[in-house]
Amino acid sequence: MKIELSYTEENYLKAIFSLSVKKESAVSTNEIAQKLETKASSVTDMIKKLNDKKLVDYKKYQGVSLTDFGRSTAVYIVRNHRLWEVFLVEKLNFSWDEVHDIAEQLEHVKSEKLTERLEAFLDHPTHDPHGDPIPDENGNINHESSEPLFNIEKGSTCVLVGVRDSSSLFLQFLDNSNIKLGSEIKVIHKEVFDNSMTVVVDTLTRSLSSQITKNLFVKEVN
Amino acid sequence: MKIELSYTEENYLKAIFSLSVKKESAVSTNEIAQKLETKASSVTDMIKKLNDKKLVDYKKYQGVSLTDFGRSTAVYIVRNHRLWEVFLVEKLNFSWDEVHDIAEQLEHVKSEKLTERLEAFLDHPTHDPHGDPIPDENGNINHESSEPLFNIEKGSTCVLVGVRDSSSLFLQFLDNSNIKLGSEIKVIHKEVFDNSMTVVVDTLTRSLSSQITKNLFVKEVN
DNA sequence: TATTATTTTTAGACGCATCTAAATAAATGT
DNA sequence: ACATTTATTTAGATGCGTCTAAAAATAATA
Ligand SMILES: [Mn+2]
Ligand SMILES: [Mn+2]
Ligand SMILES: [Mn+2]
Ligand SMILES: [Mn+2]
Repeated sequence: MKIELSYTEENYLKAIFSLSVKKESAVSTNEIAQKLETKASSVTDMIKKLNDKKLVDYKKYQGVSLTDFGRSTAVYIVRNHRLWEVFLVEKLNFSWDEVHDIAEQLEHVKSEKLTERLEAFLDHPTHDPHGDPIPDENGNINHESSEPLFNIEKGSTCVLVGVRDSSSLFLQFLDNSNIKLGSEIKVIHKEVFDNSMTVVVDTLTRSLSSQITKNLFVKEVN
Repeated sequence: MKIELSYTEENYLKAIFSLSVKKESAVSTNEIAQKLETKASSVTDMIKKLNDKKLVDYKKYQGVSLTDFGRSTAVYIVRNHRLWEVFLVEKLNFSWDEVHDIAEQLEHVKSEKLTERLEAFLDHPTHDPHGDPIPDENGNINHESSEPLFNIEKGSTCVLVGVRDSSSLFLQFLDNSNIKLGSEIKVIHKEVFDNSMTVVVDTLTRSLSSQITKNLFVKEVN
């Protein structure tokens, strides 16, 4: 099942996909507008078009959800994005805070063969540099259980397995704090007042705001 | 000197650049239209815009030529294109007839750093898989003397250094004929009737039409 | 040189993706 | 339940890149 999609259509699908992951219900016009930094009226126009192309299900005023077709198209783009991020970090020695914007461009290059060759060249990576799983050629995503550091109880120890914010500023902050994927984090205090957390990483004690702990995804260890 | 160019504007610059290489005079509207498979009226509109942006010099009815700025922009895209072609062949094991269309997409990815890192990763290649020189980071192109096999005299021996047609059909024909960059070609007969040529490549004798010999670029050896 | 043919430009339209402003529907609060 | 706020859609416009048809300029030819 092939179809010619514009760069823009692909970005809408990707946005709807990522907004759908967290929620079960339909995605709202405004959510999409915010994510894509555009206006709600533009979103309405586009989702009508995507609806005509059977990529989304849309009822006026009822929000939008991906069809199976739309979902698999979105996943294919996500696959490209994450493979290119791995390439940039592993082969071209970019740091993890530099690759997202370039991958936003590369993900739209259309060639099935390119994707498969790239994946093989990279030795079939399972995760991108930010800990996000890379969908396989059939669109299956290996969802592993992880939760925001925000949820971890005082006294527990966990391992950082993903970051849910690819902005340079956030990632550079983590670099400067010596926090990386695989780091062991022990929660030693939770401040009720502002929900900040005191943790120990690499023998160093740090205080992390809730904005940060909500974007760090961890697995508990015993 | 930076400027935001659309995909389309870049393709026009590249087309004008490649048409300018052979000729000294200005490039005509129709030539560009033919190269880009579009209409002359569309070309007129676009070259007006490029003229406004100081990328080309344009006088009504007098054709168009690149400014220094336009030329360096075009060369930068050509550099990207050829580096990506090398990547696809050398690293992802594509054959030389598969890479042009993918590189047409990749060449538009905007990141100076990506270009430089890619070049280093590829060990600073000097030529792309079709024998075309790769401009360096300053836009300098190493023009080597070569001429179409068509011009070579009977009895001379030469080496294939470039192909001036990146179509799959042509390149696959060469593959099937065991003709590749570096192949030694000895001219043993030139047919006056249809300008075809009889040559020896790899101990095998072959007849090549003028359409072929005009697209094979060689260097004579003694 | 005058006539014809070709090339190039202009005029006017269209589809895409976007916007602002206005209208309408849905959600919220008293 | 009614009024108000918020979310969503529609109406109408713009810029980009394209097209066809017609006009204008240039080139070719008789
Ligand atoms: Mn990313
Ligand atoms: Mn990522
Ligand atoms: Mn090419
Ligand atoms: Mn090439």
